Formats: sequence, C-alpha cells, structure tokens
Amino acid sequence: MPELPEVEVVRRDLDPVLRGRTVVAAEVGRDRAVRREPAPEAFVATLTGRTVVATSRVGKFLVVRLDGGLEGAGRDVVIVHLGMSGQLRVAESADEARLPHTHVVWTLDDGREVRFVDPRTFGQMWHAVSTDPGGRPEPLGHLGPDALDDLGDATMLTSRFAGRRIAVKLRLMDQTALAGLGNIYTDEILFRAGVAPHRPSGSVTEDECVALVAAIRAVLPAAIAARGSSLADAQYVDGRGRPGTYQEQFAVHARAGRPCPRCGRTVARLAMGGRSASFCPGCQR
DNA sequence: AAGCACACCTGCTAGC
DNA sequence: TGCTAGCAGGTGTGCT
Repeated sequence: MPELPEVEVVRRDLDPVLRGRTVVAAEVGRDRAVRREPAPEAFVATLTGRTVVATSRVGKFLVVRLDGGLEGAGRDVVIVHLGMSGQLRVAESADEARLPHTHVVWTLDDGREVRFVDPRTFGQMWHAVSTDPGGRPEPLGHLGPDALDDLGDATMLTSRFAGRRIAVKLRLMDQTALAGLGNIYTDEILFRAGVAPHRPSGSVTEDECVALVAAIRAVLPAAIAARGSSLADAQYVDGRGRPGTYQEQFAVHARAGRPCPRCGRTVARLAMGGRSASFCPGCQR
C-alpha cells in the first residue's frame, strides 16, 4: 500500500532522526525481513557501527546511505521497501513497547530506535553498494525514472506507451517504465487526466500524455502534503505513527458505487491484472 | 519478448 | 455467534 507519496513522507520523517547518527546495534527478529541477505547476521554486521550520511528515495524504495566501510562514504547503502504493510517507526527509547510484527530494530547512538514493523511481511531491507555515492544503487537499476523527481515531459510517457497493448493503468504501475505509482495513485491520476484505465497504452494520444504528466505533477505533491493515504485495511502510518489524510481527497479510488465528484455518474470498478481499478465511465474515455 | 499468472503473507470483512 | 472463504496489496519469477 505505501506508494511514492507514503515512502517520501516516511523518508522526510526519518531523515532528521537518522542523519549523522551511528547505529550502535541492530536486531533481526524475523529472517524474512532481510531475505536478500546471505544471513541475518551479515546484515547486522554490516550495519553495526555505521553512521547514516543521507537518505534518498527511488520510486517506492528508501535508500539509507552509510559512511565508512571499504567502499567509502555514501557507497554502502541499506535499501528498504515497505511492501504492502511495512512501517518504519521511531521509538524514543528501548523502553517503549514494541508493536506486534516488529521484525528489525536499529538502535541509534542517541538511544532512539528505528523499528521496521510489517504484518504482511512483503517488505524487506538489505545492504547494497552504489558505484556512485549520489546515484542509484545497483539493485534499483531496473527501475524507470522516478515519478516525482525525474518525470520529464510527455514525450517520455509517449515513448513508454508506444506500441504496447497492455492497459495504460498497468503500464503506469510497471516500475520499470515509471517508478513510484501503485494502485491508488494510478486511479487518481487517470481520473484527473480523463483516461480510462483499460485503454491500451499504445492508444493513449500525445495530448493525453500531456494530461497524464500534469496529473502526476498535481497528485503526487498533493498526496505528500496530505502526508499520504491511509485506508481501512493496509494501515499506513508515517514515522511518528500518524495516518495520512489524502484519502479524503480521493475522486475514484475505493469509491466504486458512489457518485463521481465531477459528473455524478456512478464510479465503476474493473478487475485488471489481478487488481481492481476504479474509474468514472463518464469522465474517463 | 511482451504480457500474463502466480507465489509470497497476514488481517480484515463479507457471507454463511 | 462462530466459522470460513475471499480479498487486498507490490514485487519477482517463471511460463507462454
């Protein structure tokens, strides 16, 4: 459930907590949370004693850059993906009660803890190396341009849609085409752009790509400003445990059967690629 | 080679 | 009331 806006809100919350702090201890309570590591002990060993120099984000992945080590400042990173239900929570001290499903804990040199909580266990974190301290770590090389920081103009979208039969909503969710969008925000972006989710990508016109780019540029910052979206089942909360409020601004997502806020027609729901799309048959063509 | 199905996992909800 | 079945979500793999 966390998509780009939620990950960015968490990053902005975590950055001042982590930056300049040294990880004095790390603990893995559930091996699956570090399943890309050779062993949980390897992850703990890599992290312990390291200082965080910066945080960044690529799509839905959070990147925590570490100082020191053989590779030099900023080259060793920890990549975090929240999956569907992952949360990074800051505890003021070790005395604070741990939530159920707390799988990884980092203890900082100021006594605070950063805790990775993830009921559905789709999230994970692992150590990687970035050849360029400012660039992307190697495991994230397959991702397309970041939908917030590197969106470019409509030409970029047009070229990624060209000749493809796959539904435009699924193409927008393809992280190798564009990184950061998921089921929630593609629903809202397609609504704003007036494009039906099941349209073949290749049928989307240049003008519609212009509208899609404008919609992405409007929706993502607004969602970040609202501190993300929190829905009933996948309880997204920020680094301080508070839900977001962007769901109050949803036009179509999770609103199937209710009236479209623009034209009043009933919002429809469509099964697509094992997911569900919500859209307005009146406003989206 | 694009596009699809499926596995992964848990908690909530709808339906009986 | 208590149970079960179904669903929800993002990513990665593997098949067609």
